[in-house]
Amino acid sequence: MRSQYCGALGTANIDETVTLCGWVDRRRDHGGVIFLDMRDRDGIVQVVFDPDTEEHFQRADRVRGEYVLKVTGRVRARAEGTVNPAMATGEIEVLGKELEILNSAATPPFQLDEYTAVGEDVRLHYRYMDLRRPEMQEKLVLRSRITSAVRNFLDSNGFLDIETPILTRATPEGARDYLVPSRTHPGQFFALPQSPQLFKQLLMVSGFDRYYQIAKCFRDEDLRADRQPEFTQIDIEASFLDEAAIMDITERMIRELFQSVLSVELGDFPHMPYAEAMTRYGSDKPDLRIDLELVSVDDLMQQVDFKVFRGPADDPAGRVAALRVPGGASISRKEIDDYTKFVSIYGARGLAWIKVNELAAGIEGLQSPILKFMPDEVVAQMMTRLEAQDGDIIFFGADRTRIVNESLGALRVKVAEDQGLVSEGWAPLWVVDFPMFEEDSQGGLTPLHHPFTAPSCTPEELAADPENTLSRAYDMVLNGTELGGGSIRIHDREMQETVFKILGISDEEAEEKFGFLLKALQYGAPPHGGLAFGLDRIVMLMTGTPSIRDVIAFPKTQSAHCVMTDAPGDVGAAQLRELNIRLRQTPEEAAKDD
RNA sequence: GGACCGGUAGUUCAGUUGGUUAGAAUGCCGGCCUGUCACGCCGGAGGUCGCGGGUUCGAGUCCCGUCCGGUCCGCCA
Repeated sequence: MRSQYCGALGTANIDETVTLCGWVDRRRDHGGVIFLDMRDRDGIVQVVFDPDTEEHFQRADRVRGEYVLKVTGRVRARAEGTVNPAMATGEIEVLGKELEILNSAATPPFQLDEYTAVGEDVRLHYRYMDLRRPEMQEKLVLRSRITSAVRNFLDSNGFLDIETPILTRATPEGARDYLVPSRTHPGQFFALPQSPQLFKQLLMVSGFDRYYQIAKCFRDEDLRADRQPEFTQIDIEASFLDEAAIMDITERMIRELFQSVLSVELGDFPHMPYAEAMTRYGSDKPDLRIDLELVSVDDLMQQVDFKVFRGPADDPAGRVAALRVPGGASISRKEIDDYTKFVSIYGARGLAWIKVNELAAGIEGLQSPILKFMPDEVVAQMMTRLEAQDGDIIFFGADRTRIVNESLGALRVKVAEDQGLVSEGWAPLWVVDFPMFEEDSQGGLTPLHHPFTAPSCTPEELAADPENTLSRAYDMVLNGTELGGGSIRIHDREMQETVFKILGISDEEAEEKFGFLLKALQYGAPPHGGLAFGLDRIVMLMTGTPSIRDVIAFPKTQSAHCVMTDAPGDVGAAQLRELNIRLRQTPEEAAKDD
């Protein structure tokens, strides 16, 4: 139908007769001459109709925004003074000879131009219109280029693309499952996979050696700006590679991805132990573009009788840390109040601070509500340790270690954003040496990663001191976002059983839920490991988009609802009967009950 | 489960201590216009102020509830 895309036209095409297909981006009717900006996925070009071609001119007069047209015409250079430098195709235009209206269009529900920020619910309701906007097209085009580059890399490195089931078994641990009722097994349910984790391990047992899949995953948990109930992982697994080799190959993949798609050179990724990341940045995914660090001052504050906030004195498991923000002395009292409110989200009971106005003036040069609780020499030591400079503000957190890390870690990022302290560019790193387990709310242990992660020791050593055992896991972090994480897996039945035992999973329960895995480990499971990248987050970072919904064609709202199709929806009684399902209440009754 | 922000023409928004007929821009419709490019000019249509209740002589505005959208905490092995 068409000879080329609108955006592909340029001075090289002058005097060619071309046929274009696309949408009317904008129409400018000057009475005797009509300009139609035609848009397709490649770009926009101006088409001119004048009364010389009367039949087609009449048609152009009837055309409205978003009509679908097929236009044949001659490319010509624009006359001097009518060149539009703001337009990629602005040096030329198409003199329309023939115009066929392939389809008309109702008035769009919102303007597709870039000048109005349309509410997201409206955009999602008419997503097919929203996606016509060049801005959205660019994001999905980039997403396609990313998956293509990833496939190229993995294909050429010997990885095999193998599909794993979407209908699988529920795993009560971890995230909530999406369930699918079975018609052929009345009363039983499939679950949609939260990840292909166990299947890819079994593919290693099968000897495929290197596997990958761009896999849809499903988690029935509450949504966030970077979380959707269905999302995509670049799932990778390999046998006979240790963690260094897996990190090396996946780091190369990401490096080449950034090279080929963004022409960005990421360089070598530094490695940072988990404990160091928590201590220095209060986060297991530190944003290294921010040159601020948490500094432990427990020892200095130990001598202080805290009236303003709790510290290690009354909580040995606690931490007192300081965050020095250069130039922060100009932060207003109201902003500090806002920051105090901000850290309270993370459970912090207050936010102490010292403004450093003039160091040379000693205590007199400082301003703070907590100075009166601190001996002068402690203040002086504090200033030295923090390398304080005139114009700084220092924030303090004192509480249980987790709260201090989370609140000051989040504050570090927020203050940096507010004060313009986030440097441009890319800061990748590996976080390594994770603990195997962390304490859960009931005082038991839960895996920091997942229960198939190998520890860095023998089963006996693991059983003896699980709390202090490190795992062979690793996370790739970029600009404060976890791009992906993985580990060397357990390939030994005894080790796997030991981990289940530590997690409080009985032999029977382990057999029932993971029997197929335990069995497979007995039949020659090779040492193996892998990693899964969050594709959506990679696309978000590479497109500079803060919302995951902008990199997914048809996303769901925060309540996991599709406003376009109105999914999820009711199903008929017959369908339910066939699945042997009876609702305890009709939706109307349930609504009344609430 | 919780905290906070928002919901007024198709769209983006304004709307004073509660007070006459709820405005603007843009889009849309009609007319004019042969070089515009977010074209311009003239005219016109367009409102369940999310929904329900309450206070009041009177509610877009105040109160209660609820629904929807968003950001975050919990949750996401």
